[in-house]
Amino acid sequence: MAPPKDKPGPKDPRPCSIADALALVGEKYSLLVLREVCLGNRRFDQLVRNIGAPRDVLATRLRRLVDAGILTRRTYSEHPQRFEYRPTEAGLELEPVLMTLMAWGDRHLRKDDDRPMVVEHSCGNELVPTVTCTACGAPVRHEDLTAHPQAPGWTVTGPAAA
Amino acid sequence: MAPPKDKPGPKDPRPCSIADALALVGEKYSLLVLREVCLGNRRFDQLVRNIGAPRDVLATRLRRLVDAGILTRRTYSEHPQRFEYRPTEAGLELEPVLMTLMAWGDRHLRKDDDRPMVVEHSCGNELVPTVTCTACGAPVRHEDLTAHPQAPGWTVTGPAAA
DNA sequence: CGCGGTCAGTTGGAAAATCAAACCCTCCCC
DNA sequence: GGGGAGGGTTTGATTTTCCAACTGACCGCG
Repeated sequence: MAPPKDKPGPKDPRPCSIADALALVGEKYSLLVLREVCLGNRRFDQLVRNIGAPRDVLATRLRRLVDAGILTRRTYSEHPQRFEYRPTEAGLELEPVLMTLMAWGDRHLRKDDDRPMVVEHSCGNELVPTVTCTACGAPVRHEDLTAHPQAPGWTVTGPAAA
Repeated sequence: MAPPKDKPGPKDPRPCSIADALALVGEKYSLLVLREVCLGNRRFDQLVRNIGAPRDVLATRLRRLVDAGILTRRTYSEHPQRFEYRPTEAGLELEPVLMTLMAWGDRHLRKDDDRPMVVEHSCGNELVPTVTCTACGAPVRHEDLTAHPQAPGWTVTGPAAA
């Protein structure tokens, strides 16, 4: 019974895959969980220590990430029951997000060279990730982008843009 | 007076630029704010509507992002005082994170072709972002990465890795 | 002039999430 | 049988979030 509106009202935020993705992995600690499992740390106590999250919150996040298909929970020992968490394919495909965030942090949050972690690429060099356009290979710069919302009523530069 | 430890304890999470970056932009709505200002929507009410955030929370986030140097707050009208928010250089450099997240969401959260937003690159094609190694140009795949923590006591695959 | 609307927030109070510490249970090792 | 490790859950206090209402400066309309 939702009457179609011209202008989206207060209760219908912009439909958007960024928002949808963040609904899954945007809660506190979720991306840090992913960082750890991508680093190969798969166990609950390890995660608690390395992330610094409260145990109960971490347990909640892990359930959510498993439900979302980003992590798997595998038994690595019955008697006593013990589990490990690993990234799924979908989880691994979030690693670029982590690398991009890390690069940003390295660049803007520490001018000097105290990078707390260096990632090596198989080509032999330190990984400095760039986001590029798959079609033309050029690095993605803001000025080169034009957004086209697919749903009606949504603008990208309000009618009152300066 | 922090005694140096071999194994990091419960109260010293892994030092990491991912965590540092998320401390700034990882709170709920922060990246959506950035999405909107990158789209050219600069005003408070516009942000409230398009993001769907409570006004008070949004006000808090905006202050934080401005303090962090990710957004600027510019007066666009005295009498009545009115402000607009724009991304700084640092803010714009987070756009690749957004694009990467969006691509992931498009791929994993909607198998069919109902992408809610399409971004066009200046090369004329739809933007499909890839994260590549700046040195060799190859797309970043998990298997090609090796992490080297720079602080002592931190491992990347716990001693009990399977 | 008075009425309604836009804009950029602030305020107040209830509901939900976070946090830290303690607890539980099952094993293993000595 | 005492002390770990491991993987959580429980409890209760503290923070955040959320929502609706309110403010205060203006504008346009009749």
